Amino acid sequence: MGIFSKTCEYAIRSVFFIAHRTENGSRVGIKEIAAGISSPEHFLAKILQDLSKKGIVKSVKGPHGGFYMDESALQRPLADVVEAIDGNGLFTGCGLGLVSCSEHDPCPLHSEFKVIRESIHQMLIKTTIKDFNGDLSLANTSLKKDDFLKSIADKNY
Amino acid sequence: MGIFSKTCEYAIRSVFFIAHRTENGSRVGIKEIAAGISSPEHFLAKILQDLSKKGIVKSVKGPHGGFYMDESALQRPLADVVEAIDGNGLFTGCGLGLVSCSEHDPCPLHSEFKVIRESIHQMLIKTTIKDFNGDLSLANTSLKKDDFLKSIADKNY
DNA sequence: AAAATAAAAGACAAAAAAGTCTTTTATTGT
DNA sequence: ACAATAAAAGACTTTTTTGTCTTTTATTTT
Repeated sequence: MGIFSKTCEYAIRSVFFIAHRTENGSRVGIKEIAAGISSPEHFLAKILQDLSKKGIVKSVKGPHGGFYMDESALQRPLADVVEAIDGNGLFTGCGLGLVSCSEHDPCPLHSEFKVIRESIHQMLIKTTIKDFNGDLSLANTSLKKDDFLKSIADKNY
Repeated sequence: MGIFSKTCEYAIRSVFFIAHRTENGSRVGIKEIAAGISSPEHFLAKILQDLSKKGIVKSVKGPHGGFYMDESALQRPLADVVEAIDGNGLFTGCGLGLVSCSEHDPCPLHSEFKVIRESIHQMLIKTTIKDFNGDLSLANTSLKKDDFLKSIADKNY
């Protein structure tokens, strides 16, 4: 298991994809997004419905409809996406899952985790979705799950 | 969801508990451990079987049996416990779950995550299980899930 | 208005994680 | 040798996460 849930990974990847793909004011359909980020189409649809309800992505139905992001959404921090899907347990919870853990009654790892939780939170707060559009345009970053030949070559190098 | 799986949280808490409780060479039974860290007894038993197979805890059956830790186990880093249960996905995987993500073909968050993954790994490597015995003796740290009165008082302060 | 399109919504299914209960095996004390 | 004890092992259930499939609703084009 990684840091985020699978659902959250799809959410982040799809948001990057939509942001990049609709910079010019166009829209992109669920099929293209799912293919572009290697995610199951209908599962992703659910995720985008959530993100849509929370205003992180916009959508329009019907012909030439699809998903897009407006300027204000582009400027939102990545933390908003993570919080919309995984909640804030990653930033606020105790590393050992203790409800009673607090500054006054700390678990053994309390201070160690505080540093890490805060660095994760800060990173996600200070990076906006828009920040990555440049990277993606340069095409030296990828959002697809695996391009085996490429991947194998990279790992061996 | 926190950083670790629930299973891993129980594992860490139980290891701290056993280490502290058997400093003097005695043994501690599963019932007492489960009560001490607020975990389901039989579920914890499975976890301890795993940890036992990997040499992180020792056990003896029969009367006056139970779990304990020897000196070499006490000196092992916390990373060993985490890796035994959750694997190394937390330290090595891509933050966005991309198989193809690598130094050469990085995902958008690659460098940001590298910093975080490494800080988590370093923290878990440099802290040994033994390190926390002192804290626990001082009784200003807790391994129990919730002591409601205490917890409520703490949060409001 | 009708047909076509595409997201929204809802009902399931499969897999993984978390938790429970029972039986077996090893050890110890009598 | 026998009874008692406690971990090991196995079978099972529940819950959560992840994934699939179908129907409905809204929008656009003709």
